[in-house]
Amino acid sequence: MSLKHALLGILGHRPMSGYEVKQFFDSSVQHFWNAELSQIYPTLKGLEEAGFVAKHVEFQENRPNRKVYEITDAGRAEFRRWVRETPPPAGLRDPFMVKVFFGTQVPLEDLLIVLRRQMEEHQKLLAFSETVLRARIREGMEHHEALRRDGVFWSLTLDMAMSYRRAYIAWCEESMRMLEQMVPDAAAARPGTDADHPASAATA
Amino acid sequence: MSLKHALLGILGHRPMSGYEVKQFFDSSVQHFWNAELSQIYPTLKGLEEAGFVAKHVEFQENRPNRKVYEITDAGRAEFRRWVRETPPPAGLRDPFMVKVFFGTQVPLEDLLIVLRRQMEEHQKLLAFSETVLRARIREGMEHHEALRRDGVFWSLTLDMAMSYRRAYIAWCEESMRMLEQMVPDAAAARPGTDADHPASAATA
DNA sequence: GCCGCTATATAAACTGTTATATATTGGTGT
DNA sequence: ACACCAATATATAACAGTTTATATAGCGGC
Repeated sequence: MSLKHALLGILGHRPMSGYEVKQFFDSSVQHFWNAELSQIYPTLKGLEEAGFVAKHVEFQENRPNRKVYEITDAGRAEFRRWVRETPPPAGLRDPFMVKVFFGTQVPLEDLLIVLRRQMEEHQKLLAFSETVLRARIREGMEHHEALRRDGVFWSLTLDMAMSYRRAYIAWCEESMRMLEQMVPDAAAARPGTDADHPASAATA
Repeated sequence: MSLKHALLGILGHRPMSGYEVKQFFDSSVQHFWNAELSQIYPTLKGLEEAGFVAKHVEFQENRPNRKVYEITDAGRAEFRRWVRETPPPAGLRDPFMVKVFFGTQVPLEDLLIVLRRQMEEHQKLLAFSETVLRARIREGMEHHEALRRDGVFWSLTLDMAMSYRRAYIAWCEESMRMLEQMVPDAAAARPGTDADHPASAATA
């Protein structure tokens, strides 16, 4: 489980409660990893039992106490050990590829439609990375001296996410071109490609 | 779960036992999906209960009977329905990115070493795709008339897997260049690249 | 005779997602 | 003023999905 190690990485930054950890996830790592609170809480507990983090409880009236977790020296050591590990790289594991792989079993038109939608989704996510996420990192670096060094690494991971999206989009385009040659009358699946008949903008 | 649908896709090809399904997985879809036998058997059972596949038992002496599963019309319909679905595209979910993201917390040299190893692993997998997998598809298309159409789609998925690997490799190279500027004395991490290093562009 | 392969599975453990529960603060609507 | 909902903050339960380990049983090779 790398969630353990992702949490050690986050807590290496500063001590946090489970809730804060989740927010950190959502605002920063979300483009290549994510976790739900229901997974974060027990994992923090496990990390504490293993001695990698220390809990200190902040008493609060009228609401549950804040349990703030802080990384220990053992935790830092474990994180560094894990970074040096070399497991086989993560594969793709993409259900969409399953659809394409068995493409002979569905009408070509259907495949062209889902290919186009898939491409559009990736384009949206790419645009989000290019604007919102990029800006978030730049602002963080400009305003907080302490983040200047971190920002370099954050940008690198964002670069990878964007490369992945661009490769995916290019592949969708190429695949659509390829498949359109197999079905000459595929106009329904490419609205806008041939600007003359808007009647068939089958977006339903 | 897309395993269900991957199995429907496979059985759409021809009837198979669980064991054969696993072999199909290993020899064809493995570059973007995989499943263990312990997952395949109960999933086939579930598919049968749902009426998407039909089981017929081949009796065998001295060993467990072969249970051959065949897709039904309902199964084919379900597969086509699933293909038309448009779920949000799969994200990266790559533990290696976690290592880079928290790069400030480990020595730069360590990061350069794992980056290089990661790149090499991807290069190996890319080479495997370029040679073995590509050839396997080409041969299948040449020898079996029935696979000519399938081969087109199989090639497309292989193209995507290769694009992904190439993007990853390029990103590793770029990242290493970037990080080497931050640590002038990183010769240990790039065996063979040295030979010429003028005064250092030390950024410390 | 042990090892690995074919062929079938089950059990246990681990990882991850969705739904639900509690209790307070603060804002929007009416 | 009061009703309602979202957000903050903490979790647990139930379910879904995946991996690893184990069990059985014959057959073929070293």
